[in-house]
Amino acid sequence: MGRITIRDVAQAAGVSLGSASRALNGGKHVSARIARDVTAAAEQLGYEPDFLARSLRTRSSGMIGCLVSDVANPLYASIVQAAEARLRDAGYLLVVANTANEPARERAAAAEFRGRRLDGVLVAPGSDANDETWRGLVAGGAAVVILDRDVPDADGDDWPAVLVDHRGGAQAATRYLIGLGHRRIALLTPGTRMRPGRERIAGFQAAFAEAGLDPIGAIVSAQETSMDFAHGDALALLGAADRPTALIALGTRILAGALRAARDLNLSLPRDLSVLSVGDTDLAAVHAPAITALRWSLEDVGRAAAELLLQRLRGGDAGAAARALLPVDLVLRESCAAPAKS
Amino acid sequence: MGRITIRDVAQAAGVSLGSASRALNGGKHVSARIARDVTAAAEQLGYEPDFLARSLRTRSSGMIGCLVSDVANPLYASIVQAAEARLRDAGYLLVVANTANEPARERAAAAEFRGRRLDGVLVAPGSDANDETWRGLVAGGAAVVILDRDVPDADGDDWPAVLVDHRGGAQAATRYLIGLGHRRIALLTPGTRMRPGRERIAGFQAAFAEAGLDPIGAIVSAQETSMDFAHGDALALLGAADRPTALIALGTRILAGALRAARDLNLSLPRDLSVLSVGDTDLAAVHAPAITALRWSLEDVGRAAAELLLQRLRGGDAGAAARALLPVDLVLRESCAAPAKS
DNA sequence: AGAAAAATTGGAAACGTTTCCAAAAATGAA
DNA sequence: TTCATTTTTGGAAACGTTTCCAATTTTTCT
Repeated sequence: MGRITIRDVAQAAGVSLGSASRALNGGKHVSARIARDVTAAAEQLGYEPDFLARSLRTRSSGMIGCLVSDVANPLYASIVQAAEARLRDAGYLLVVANTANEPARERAAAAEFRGRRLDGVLVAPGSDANDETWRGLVAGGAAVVILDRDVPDADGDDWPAVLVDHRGGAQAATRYLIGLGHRRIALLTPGTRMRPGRERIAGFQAAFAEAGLDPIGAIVSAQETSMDFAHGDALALLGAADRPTALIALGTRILAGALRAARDLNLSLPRDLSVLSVGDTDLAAVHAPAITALRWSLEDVGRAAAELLLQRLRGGDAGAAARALLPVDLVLRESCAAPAKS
Repeated sequence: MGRITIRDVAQAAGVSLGSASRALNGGKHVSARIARDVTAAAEQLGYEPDFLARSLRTRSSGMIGCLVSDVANPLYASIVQAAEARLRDAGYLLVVANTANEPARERAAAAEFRGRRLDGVLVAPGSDANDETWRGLVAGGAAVVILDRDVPDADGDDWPAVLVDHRGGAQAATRYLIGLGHRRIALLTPGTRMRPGRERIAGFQAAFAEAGLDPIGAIVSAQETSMDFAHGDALALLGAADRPTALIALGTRILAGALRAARDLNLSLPRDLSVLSVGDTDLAAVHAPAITALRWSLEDVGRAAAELLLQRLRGGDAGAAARALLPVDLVLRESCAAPAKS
């Protein structure tokens, strides 16, 4: 004997197929007696509904996709974790796909998601240029929420998105360093074109501008990816005669490279060099001295994204594009101080 | 007009529904002419098959589940990442679910997976005791591969599993420290009951035994989770008169606590204390001095698990349980040295 | 060339649900 | 009590595929 279907349940309860379905779905239009009999029969037979059949009929798979460059990146891992928790509570399954920031893989994944009729997609695009892909996803009936990117909107409609206030954070961090007396500050960041990097640079420069300082002191050292930052780059930067007195480094990898370079050059923190981490990683918290850092809640990003998506799924496609802007905090620790008098 | 179905394609190509399906599935029993016409029509109409309908008919969803305590744990994140890559190549989608190591959530997720007809599941059980859950998954027709756990086998059949040689690794690490002259070595590890922890303790003690040393020197400090290790524990351990001269610490969190404690007590590494990390984290690599560590490839775990699963999916359920045992390497760095003469 | 075998084809059933529709039953009003 | 209205019910259609079966065509062999 095969699997228990709703047909078996209906038969056992002595009612029609349709009634059994209605009873099980808790819907209206069912008498108390039938509801009781059917649930009892289902219980007794150990009936488990088949989601695939249901999905086919209802044209909704009950699944949400998550499209990021790399789930192993702690940044995205935490977002995925939080989003999964929220979506699971709402009865959705989360499927993940890595894009390695390649538009071709983004397109392929989007096509697959469409074919599988995913109800919604959380996506952190790897480039600004790929927006027809997401548009296609929406055309296929999926709700799309963008994770911390600015996706251009062709027809004037904003994409629902969860954004982090990197600009405000970077500005606050830079302001803090300027307040300590630093005049030559370097910002080491990957990705100058896309949102997080671009916003950070903007905030960094805005802090210089608001202090009325010479922008010459605002040294932006940018690379495509954090992989591209070599240990040697940091050495060169810190070894120069007019080296910066403070450093803002993004992420574990760049921060680690910078710290190693400082060590190689016998620069003691925070006396000879102030260091500030963008992103509060294990390394920043545990390093001696502990690194002052910009922190924002990845869990909040995941949660907010899930919430936005659910809201969109429930409310139909009506309603204007909702966006959330999450705050960035400056966590003061031991790695920043006034620069040595020269 | 709605979505393009295979019916439309058949009509456009002037063939029957069945022939169109056969042509598109590249199967036999199709003439060259029809194959050509149908693919052309499909191309021209932009036909995209509906996976849900196909799944319903073929009784296979083309999806693999991944059941771990927490995707945000870098350990699992990397595994998920690698597994996803391999499975995606094979045409499968990966869905993730976090269990927080709670049996109830494991059961719930397994039930959902069964209802959704997932073809296979990668699972890192949170306890040994929950094996009927996985048995139920298999009964539901899913292939199951265990990630680095020993799941008891009731009826003598081994579970397919990808295992990491934690015992060998711990033994090699301990042997190395003993070789340097250490006689009092502490192992700080969470989870004494389950596989990784249990195996590590076994390897640790085996190294003492093979050296013919008094097991008194083998100090096992275990807690339920790495959260439970307080900074104070490490302080107490290292502050005692007969403190260990070497420390093996598992994971970023415990390692960080131990390092902080060492710093608080003004113990300089490696002169006053040798430290060895189980797991090669960012922190271990970047710390000054760099921490000698046990390393194994998480990517290999993910890849091997995916491979095992695919093999099982393709080959039907025939074939004995396959298991992979992955090696652990000792990465020598600067944090270990001979103990100071006392 | 004719028969037997093999390959191809169209039509229909099946997968397990939900939902529509019309018929039946129950309820309410007159 | 009778008719109008609402609620419940059973039967069937639909979702979009794949696959079975029988009928037809093509190929192969004698």
